Amino acid sequence: MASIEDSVDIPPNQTIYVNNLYEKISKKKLREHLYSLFSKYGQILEIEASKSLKMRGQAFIVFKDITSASNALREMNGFNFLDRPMKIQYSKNKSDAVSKLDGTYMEKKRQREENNEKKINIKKQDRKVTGGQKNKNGETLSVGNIPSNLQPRDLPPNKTLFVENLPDKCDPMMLEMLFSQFPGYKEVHMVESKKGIAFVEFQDESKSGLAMQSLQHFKVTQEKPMVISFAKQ
DNA sequence: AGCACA
Repeated sequence: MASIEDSVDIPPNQTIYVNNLYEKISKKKLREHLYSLFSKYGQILEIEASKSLKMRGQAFIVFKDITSASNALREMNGFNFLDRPMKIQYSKNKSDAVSKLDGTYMEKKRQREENNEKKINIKKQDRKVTGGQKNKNGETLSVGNIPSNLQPRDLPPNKTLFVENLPDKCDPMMLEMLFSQFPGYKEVHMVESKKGIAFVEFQDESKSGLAMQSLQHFKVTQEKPMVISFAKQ
């Protein structure tokens, strides 16, 4: 039996999912209507609608912030639009429009999974080098003998990791592929002006700690092992 | 009813 509120278990999202919409109007018209109904709740980044078999009668309205989405949901759920009460829930997924803004956007979901598998294999090779006695050049890299520039900072556990010694070409996508394979991964932050460093957030400090141990001194490129510490504060 | 974005 359908519960009174199916939306209860979906966490707030800046995108709302609208359905039970009238299906016999053009996508363009639908988006225009929705825009005029919803723009009063805040800035709309995008309205996504499709007339495909699966997607007709539904739309995704992407707001700039969650508060706008929440107000829109509360006030407009059940609103009679073109003779039908619209049903509104938070979207189950993060919209690409917002991922693009926060730097976590990736071309394709599937591509991400494939890449993750490759990275795991690369990781296994590389980690042995750091943990063992020699690297490929025959230099000694024993654990107690790490060059000071590769020494992680000694800071108390934190759910956010501070990653440094990254190559300049390293971008958020690469880091996401690497870190998102660990449980509790949330997001990567990079600052354009500060090359070579990144912050990676996890659910809590045990999750971040695990990722740190696993990826410590992982080489994104042949000569640059990343150095991972807990972030300050 | 149906949760996408190339």
